[in-house]
Parts: sequence; structure tokens; C-alpha cells
Amino acid sequence: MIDLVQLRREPDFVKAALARRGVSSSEIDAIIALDVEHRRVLQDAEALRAQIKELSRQVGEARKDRDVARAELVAEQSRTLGDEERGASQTLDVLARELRDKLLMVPNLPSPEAPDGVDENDNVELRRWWVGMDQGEPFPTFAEHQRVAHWDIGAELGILDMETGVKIAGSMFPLYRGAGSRLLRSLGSFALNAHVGDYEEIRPPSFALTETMMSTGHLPKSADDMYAIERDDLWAIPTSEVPLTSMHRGEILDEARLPIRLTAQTACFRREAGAAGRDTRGLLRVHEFDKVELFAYCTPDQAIDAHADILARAESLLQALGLTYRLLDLCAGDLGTSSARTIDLEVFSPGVDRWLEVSSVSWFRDFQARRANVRYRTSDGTTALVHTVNGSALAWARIWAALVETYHQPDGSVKLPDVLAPYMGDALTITRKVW
RNA sequence: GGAGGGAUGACAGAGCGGACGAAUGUACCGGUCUUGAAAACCGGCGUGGGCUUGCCCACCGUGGGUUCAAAUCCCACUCCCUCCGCCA
Repeated sequence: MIDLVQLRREPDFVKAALARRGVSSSEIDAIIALDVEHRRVLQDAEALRAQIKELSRQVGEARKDRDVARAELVAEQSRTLGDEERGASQTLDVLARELRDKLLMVPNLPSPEAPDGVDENDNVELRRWWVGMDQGEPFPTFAEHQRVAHWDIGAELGILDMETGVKIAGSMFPLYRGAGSRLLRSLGSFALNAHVGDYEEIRPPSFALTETMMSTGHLPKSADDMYAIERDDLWAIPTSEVPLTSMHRGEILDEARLPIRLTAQTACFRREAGAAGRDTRGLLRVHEFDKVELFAYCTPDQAIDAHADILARAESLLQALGLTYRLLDLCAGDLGTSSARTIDLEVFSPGVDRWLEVSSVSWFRDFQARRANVRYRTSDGTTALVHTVNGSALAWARIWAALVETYHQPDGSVKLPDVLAPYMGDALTITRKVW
């Protein structure tokens, strides 16, 4: 949620910032008007309440003095005011809800550093990395055997079975098998082991309450992209950012504890409602995938470093896996609702000849903290909202695809990089196995 | 799932419908004393909101209700504890 106080103080600044991501100033003006009206009614209602409290005190006194007549007289006055107050309160509730509903739909202010632009075509490529780059080797040209799509390799080797996934849960629910399943498990362990000394490992619930989903900004705006379990008022989490952000919801943290760094691997569920029919093959876009997330609650001063650390960790995993990737600085128009600044990592997957987003490293400033009410106590005793940052390291379905394509051999096998040896054992080279 | 008990400030723990935003203790912060520390003593010590910055309002699990007045009474829900049942 954006800061209403800031909106009052510098409405033009807020409007200009939001205009960069396509929010019309009339929407903001409506909120400002609503806020003025809300405060006006608030003052009326509070004045009435103060009077009622005073009169009630007098009733008490009168009754203590055994002055029944006076007590009844004052009580009657208070009753009249009570009716008035009830009306004002109802108006107030309506206004407050309206204001809150509108405010919840407003996205975060983009950071000034985020480039201008309206959609993904305006994102700025910061740099690329590939194996051998440091030695001056040119951007790789991939061999013919690396130009096979992962769904073909997966079917050939019996490690990815999209058809059976469809049978069980419908389209875009992958089923990995054999070494393919083990690879997925290996990637999670490989990444968690890399982070766990510095980030506390968490295994959160995979479902969340509406309130929990609100805190990150996934609700109410993106309800159509989430799986809902209506009978139990639960939502399937689209990322572990959701439970991690609510771990300290409503708390005031000691500044000395910050930054609090967390890592978690969970399944991530996405309906992809707006993307029906796009990228439906293989693992390019799926309804369920595993992802390791890095997360930090920090002070505003720590946020830049925390963000950089997550980015560096995601990159180092990609480098360890020997994958080709690039960094995109998301333009204002392409930022997620809650983010002020986001760097995306895209891996190049030669078989499908595409860059695939495998990580999104975001700085939310106090946007999520305001919704989740996560604060910290500063050294001078006051409280302030924390900043939250997070990023994937990494999203495994697409990494799986890029690995299988990049390391596809002329003989049809897949020879995985050595860093996975501790996890893959004798399956480091994947050949077809008949079960 | 059944039966009972409970939910109050950082923690523990009081609280008869009327001066209760809430006793008391611990913790914490400041001061006195001390060479220093501890102890003792004194003082401070919740969060949010509104505006005339001095006041006002809200908050005692959540949401309703009764009342001139609710932490206190009533209803519903959630969560926790104990016992029973079921279960990986």
C-alpha cells in the first residue's frame, strides 16, 4: 500500500510517479477526495463520541448522588446523541472501506532508477553472462544437438511426462519421472545448501489466508491468477514470498535483529489466467513449479545491499550450473504491483531458442510492510516500517528445461554439470532407462 | 469430531457495567547512591488515528449485540490448553 500521508503532502509527486506505470491521475484524485471526506466525517463522529462519553460520566455521577431525575435527563440527551453517532459511524465505515478498497488497488511507486517504459519490450538489458565470457570467449552459438526442445528430450529419455500430468491434473501440470524427478530434487537441495548458512531455511505452509495474500499485494488485484480453495477460505501460494512476508505480520521487530534473512523452497501455483494458450508447451509456463526463494526484512538503509546480495546469489547459482543468462532492469510499466525496482534473470534455453525468466529480484520498499504492518523499533525508540526484498534463486521448472537442452549430447543423453554430482550420484549422465 | 478451560501491554498476571488504556511484578530506559558493578531508592516505559499541538478518538483474540456508559453482560466465530475419539 502506498503511503496516504505522503499522498496528502505531495500529491503531484505521487501522481507523477504512478503515471510512469500507467495509473491515471483521476484515480488518485478520487482517493484524495475520499480521504478528505473520510476525515471530515471522522471528526464529526469522534466529537459526538467525546460528548457521549462526557454525558455518560455525568450519569454515573448523578446516580452516585442519588439524583435519579438528573441521571435520567442526561441519559436521555446521551441517547439522542447516540442515534446521531450511529449514523455518522455508519457513513464513516462505508467511507473507510471505500478508501481502503481503492488504496489496495494502487500499485507501488516505481523507484526513480527503474527505467521508463510501458511493457516488457521496454525492459533494459543490463548485461549477459555465459561460460567462458571471462576468458574473452564470444556469446555461445549452440550446437545442433542443443537445439532440441526439452519436451522432446524429456519424452525420449523418459524423464518428463507431460501427458500423464494432463491426465492427473489437466494441462500445464508437469510430471517428472526417474532422473528428471531426481534432478528437480537435486536443484532444490543444491540451492538451499548454498544459502542456508546465511539465510534461515523455512518450510512454510503452501496455502495462505486471504489476509496473508493481501499483505504481499497478490490480493485483491491478482485474484484471477491464484488458485482458491473456497470452502476453507484458503489460497494456494504463487510464491513463498507470500508466507515469508507474513511470518512477522503485525510485529514490531528489534532493529538489532535486522536484516532477517530467510530462504524457503515451496511449490508455487499459478493459474496463468491471462496467458491462456501462450507458451503452453513443456515447461515454459506451468501451473505448478518448485522455487527456492530468498527473502529479507530490513531497514531502508540495508535494502540496497540486501537486494544486491539476493541478485548475486541467484547469479552465482546460474554460473555454477553453467547456464547462459541475462539481467533485465524492469521498466516502470512492467513492474509487479508491489515492486519499486525489479531485476529479472533470464536463462537462455537453446532448444526452444528463448530467454526464460527464472528469477525476479525485487525491492518493495515499505509497500508490503505497510500492508502487513511489519515495523521495527529504531534506536531512538520510534517505530518505522521495514523494507522487504526478495528474489528467486531459483525457479526450477525452467532451469530444468534450460539444463536439459544446454547439456544435451550428440548421443542423445544429458550430461549434467559436476556441481550436481553430490545430489545426482550415478545419474549425473542421464540416459534412457526402461523401468 | 466430542467434552471442558482459556485468550488483557515485551513477558507474567489483576481487573465489582460508571475516572480502566488498564493494578502489580519482571524486563527495559534514565537518575540517585557507589572507585565501578550489583542491590536499594526515584522517575519513565503500548499502538494507531484526527485536528485548532493541546486536546480528542480508537484498540483488552475477531465480528456483531445490549446499555446513557462494555476489558467487564449476551451471541457467533477463530485460535490455544486439557481429556476422549480418529489418523500418517
